[in-house]
Amino acid sequence: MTPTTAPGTPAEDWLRLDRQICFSLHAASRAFNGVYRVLLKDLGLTYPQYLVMLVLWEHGDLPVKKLGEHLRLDSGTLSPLLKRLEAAGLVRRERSARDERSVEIRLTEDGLALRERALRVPRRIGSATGFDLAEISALRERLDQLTSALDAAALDAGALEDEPGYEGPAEGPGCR
Amino acid sequence: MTPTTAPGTPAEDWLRLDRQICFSLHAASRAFNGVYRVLLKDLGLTYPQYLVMLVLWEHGDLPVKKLGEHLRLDSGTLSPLLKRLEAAGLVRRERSARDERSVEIRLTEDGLALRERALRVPRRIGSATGFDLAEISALRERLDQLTSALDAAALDAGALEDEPGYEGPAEGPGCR
DNA sequence: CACAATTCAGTTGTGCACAACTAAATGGTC
DNA sequence: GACCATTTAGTTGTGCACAACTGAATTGTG
Repeated sequence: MTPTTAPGTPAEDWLRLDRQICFSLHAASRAFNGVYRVLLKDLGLTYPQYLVMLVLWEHGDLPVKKLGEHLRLDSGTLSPLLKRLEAAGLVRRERSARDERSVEIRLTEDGLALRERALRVPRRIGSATGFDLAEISALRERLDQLTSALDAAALDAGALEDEPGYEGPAEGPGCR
Repeated sequence: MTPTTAPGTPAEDWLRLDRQICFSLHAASRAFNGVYRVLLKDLGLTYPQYLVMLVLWEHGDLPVKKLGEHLRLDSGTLSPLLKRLEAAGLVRRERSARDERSVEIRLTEDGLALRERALRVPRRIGSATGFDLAEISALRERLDQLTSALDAAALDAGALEDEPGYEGPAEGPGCR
């Protein structure tokens, strides 16, 4: 099923290949999300809310800004999400006294206590993937590498223009 | 930075590991999305709309049902998306004469013509990843494998309960 | 034929991602 | 102290994902 590559792959076939790749990533992301959704229903958390709680459990109270840096999310996503976490009684949002622009996110007792119940989640996730730790780590590194490359390319708009030197991935002998 | 695993990793550390893994996948998915967003702005398509067009270009006209099977998306997602593609003049939605329940999605001339402009996208994506084809293929297979495992686990609710035999990924010698 | 179950698309409601914007607070410079 | 650029959250609007539901068309069964 792996699309083997003839050196002279026509441009049309790249569309099919592209389909394979982006489908895979898109589908994997949603499948992962789906499993977390099932596991987190117990805890009353969505997947992104769980990500926020993981950061807070690990780093303690943080301003929205720092939270966003850890998660690569902006206030447009975090503000309403944090309000929902507050409504659920898991965090408090308090204006910083020193800097009134900043809002400190603090775990409540309930929020801290939830951590105990969350401890069971990672093992179940690991089980659901069917991967062992080495495989998961390898995949993670791969994904981080991909993310870095993509982020760099997105920032540098020129990198997304046609590169004369780039013949498509591995299209000819001696490529890369 | 790879979290090496001592056999007796405490449950707390799994949360950190879990954080690593799900962040990576989440972030990679969004980074990918972001690059496509930049590239597709020219074509006037969002990333999911591009996925729909890829399927139509490859398979020709399809009913919504078939489209959803290819993309693993349901009508709740596809119906509004297809209306937007229709508003953009790229597809037509026509009730099937043979089965009035079914809606056939047909490419318009504009929709078909857009394919020519889309041919440049995959190469730019490949370039942006910095991966060669072999690496991309390997990653794709990995992700498909992951998706299958996760889908299976999500369907079989029992698979997400605690498994006595599952000690966490690769936690001991002779594990899996 | 009648009727129940199924199939299919669409709608509604919730939540997330992100771009673009607003508004308040802060810090630096004159 | 007055002014301006920057920082920080929040808001608004668009689009996607998905669960739950509706309603029409079809199919199977008696």
